[in-house]
Amino acid sequence: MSTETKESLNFIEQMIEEDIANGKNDGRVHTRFPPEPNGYLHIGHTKALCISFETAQKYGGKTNLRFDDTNPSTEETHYVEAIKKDIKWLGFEWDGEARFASDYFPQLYAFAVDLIKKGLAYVDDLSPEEMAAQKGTPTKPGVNSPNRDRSVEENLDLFEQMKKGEHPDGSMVLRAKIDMTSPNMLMRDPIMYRIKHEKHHRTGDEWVIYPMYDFTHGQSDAIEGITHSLCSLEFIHHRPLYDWFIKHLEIFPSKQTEFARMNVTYMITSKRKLLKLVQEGLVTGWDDPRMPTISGMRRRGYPAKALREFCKKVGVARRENLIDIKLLENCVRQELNQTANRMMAVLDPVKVVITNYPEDKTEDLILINNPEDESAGKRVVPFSREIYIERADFREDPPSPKKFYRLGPERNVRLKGAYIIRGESFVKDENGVITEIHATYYKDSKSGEDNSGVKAKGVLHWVSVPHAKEIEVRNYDRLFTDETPTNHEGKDFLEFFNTESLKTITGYGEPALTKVKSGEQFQFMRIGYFCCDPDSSEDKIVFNKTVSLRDGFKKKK
RNA sequence: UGACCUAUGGUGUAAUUGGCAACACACCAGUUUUUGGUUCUGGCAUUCCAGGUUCGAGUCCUGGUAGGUCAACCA
Repeated sequence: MSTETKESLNFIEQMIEEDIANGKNDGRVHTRFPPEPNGYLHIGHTKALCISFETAQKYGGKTNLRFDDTNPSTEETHYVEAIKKDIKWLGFEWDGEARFASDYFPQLYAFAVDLIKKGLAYVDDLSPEEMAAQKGTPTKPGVNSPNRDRSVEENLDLFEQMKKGEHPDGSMVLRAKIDMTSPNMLMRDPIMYRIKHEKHHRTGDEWVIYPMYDFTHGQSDAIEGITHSLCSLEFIHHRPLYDWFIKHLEIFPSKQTEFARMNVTYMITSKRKLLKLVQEGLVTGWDDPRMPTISGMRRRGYPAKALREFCKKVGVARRENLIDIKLLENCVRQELNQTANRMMAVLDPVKVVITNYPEDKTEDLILINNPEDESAGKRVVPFSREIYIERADFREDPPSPKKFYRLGPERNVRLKGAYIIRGESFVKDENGVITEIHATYYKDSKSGEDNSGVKAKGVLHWVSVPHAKEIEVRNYDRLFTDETPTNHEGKDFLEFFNTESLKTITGYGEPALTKVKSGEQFQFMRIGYFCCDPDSSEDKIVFNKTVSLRDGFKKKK
């Protein structure tokens, strides 16, 4: 008898298993991911990506990548490339070639003609203002357009004229004839096609009329044989319309299911607002390591695996949610703890002179690269008479001496992988700032061959002064000072922009840090995880702080 | 003054579909450790409210309450 706990299914998986059990679509599962190429993918898309790709994968199905490119005003090809790159980086493979809704423009046009012929669509040349006025409000029904009962012939003719470019932008639209009194605003004769004399990123000048989202999405799903069209909750009101078009066009009945989008503290997921950060120069670009975009998180050093694990832990449901960013950071640490090699770097240095260590001596010490992964091997780290340690690792007069394990006068401390040293004295400048610490070492306390009998509670990281390499370190903090910067009525989210979100400093690293490639990740011992930035050059290696280590000392303070 | 969606610890998801409210994160207290990291242990809930059905309700019924979404020729 096995007592293994049964994995619980989320509501989408439950639905799919039911569909499969009922033999629906011959048990086929085919999902799709439909980004609009008008911006970069962000943390919210990561969840959508995981749901669509992983759910299909779980049931032996496929996932299409389809760009929803029906609005030439905002869409650009370079976004297409960035989106593809992000999806691949996350580790997802779409079925066949990437598809485009614009590939279906001819078919969509034919669908529209079909509906006109069925008396279910009409051309309306009311002004946008008049149309809005007639639409009513959520609590007040709309009224019919005077053009609602044009003859099929006239509609066919006018629609053809629209297509041929005989009418200016905004002068007329094609609408579905549904119900102006519906409590669902989207069913009040929604617009199917509008005129836009604009160049499309793929079809160029071929079209001057473009279908709206609602007249594109469901049909595209149907054309591709998508069985389960998974989207976020805000499309829930679109579902009746999605079904209406499929029903009246008599095409493959794809089924839309909605889930709650993910919100993460201190992050925003509005493409428009992210674009604003980029345009106003508050960040260096869509891939600024502070951005909640996939490209930003990649550059920051968040592993793809950690992002997927995060989504898994977040789960899927239909209620509003706000995930603590600490969960994401936990996933990142957990992954990096296993994979990132350890290095020593001192980011706020103060010099220590070991007065009883020979002046011209250098020792090559051997340190383990990753205690969590033996196969990561070892490396050589030079040790000498003068070293850097962190300023915070020395206290002239610790406030609570019993809880302070670090260096101070008459205090012993272990230098990681090297010797135990004892603080003796220190030098201050005219401002009272410590400029140099003097210490002595215990000769027979060398790491691995310690028979000194000396005890040291604390262990410090260090870098040998003559061997130290300068590195640029970009320390990042949250992009906003508020958990939900977009949730304050009457306040612009930019009021919560954290002007201290980037602090660039110069630190010293051990020599091995100079042979590092862009994208490589390390744990700087006792500090955090860092990722080599593409801005690095031969004479200046740049590191992005991915996330700090958990700090038990800080907490107790 | 409408329609639709949702309500389970601080946060997010579970609960074999009516049978002892579980897991993760966070937080707190310890343990281990040549990283104050990692590991390990323990602590942390009147399931929105009020009635009802039942031997038994987070789950079913009735009535409330609260939050979210919808009025772009955006997706």
